[in-house]
Amino acid sequence: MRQLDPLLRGRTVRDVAVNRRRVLGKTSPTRLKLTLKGQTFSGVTRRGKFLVFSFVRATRKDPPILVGHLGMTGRMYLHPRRAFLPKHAAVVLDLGRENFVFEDTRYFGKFTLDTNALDKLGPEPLDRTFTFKKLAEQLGHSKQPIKVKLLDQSVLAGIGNIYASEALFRAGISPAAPANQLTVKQIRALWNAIRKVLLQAIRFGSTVPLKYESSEDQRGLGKDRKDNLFYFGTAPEAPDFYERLKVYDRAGRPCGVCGTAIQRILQGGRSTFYCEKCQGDRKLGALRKGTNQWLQR
DNA sequence: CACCATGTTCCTTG
DNA sequence: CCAAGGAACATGGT
Repeated sequence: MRQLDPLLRGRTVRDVAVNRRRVLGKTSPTRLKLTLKGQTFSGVTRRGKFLVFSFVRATRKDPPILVGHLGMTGRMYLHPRRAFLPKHAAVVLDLGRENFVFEDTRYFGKFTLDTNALDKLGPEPLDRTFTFKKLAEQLGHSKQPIKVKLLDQSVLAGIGNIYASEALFRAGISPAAPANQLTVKQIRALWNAIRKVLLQAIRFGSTVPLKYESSEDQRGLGKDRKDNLFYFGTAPEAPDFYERLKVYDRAGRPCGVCGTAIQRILQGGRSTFYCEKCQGDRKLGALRKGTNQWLQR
């Protein structure tokens, strides 16, 4: 959002090319073209993991809202119009000198006028109204493992598989702990950890130059241009963030706090990484039942 | 060849 | 009706 907003603000869509229908969801290619052609971007905002593109009000009619999602492999960036398009350019907006490209290798992403998905999202963890009591309320009485719960976008919007593990590590909570058995203290720690992890990630993502349209390897999905937003933050541009991910994808490597080997387990078909000492499974036995007292009055 | 991957949605089972 | 679990989507890296 922060990278795209200044790039798109004020730019006008001259034409629309849809190369992969699938990413449009319920919106037809024709309708996307007809709707977007001639529209001028007024800004980019965000809800959970969805990007929300707004347009300038030019007539009495309400301008459209365009909703984007990067899925696992999506990227959005400006690209010189004369340059080769990437292999998996799902949708391309002609903005004149440049194209706005939605590239998505696996086509799991979305680029659609259908705003339905936004309504199913839970609260924004960084919103002022998101208190730790709200978090307790959202976790409810579910006995699902807390890690699985954190990935549920209707419980809380925006946490993905990486930051679920990271937040639990920082909170010192076992990923296997049933959501309804967290103590008030643990929920407060988790609330803090979630916000800290997300704020740091946003700071990082706002700082690192993405260089998606870099001239050297513009056609090439070269490895180096990929993914410095994730993993170990070794991007030389942001030395402060070296090793900012403490557990994700670090199975077998020593925990930065206690030196114990980081574990990898599967939960709901997805990898979870954690330190069994710092987030001790042992503690699980000590947890009392129904300690989510915010729900018990 | 096997297995893994930053996400969501749909289907089945209980 | 709901919760939980798994497959599907599609491509590429190791």
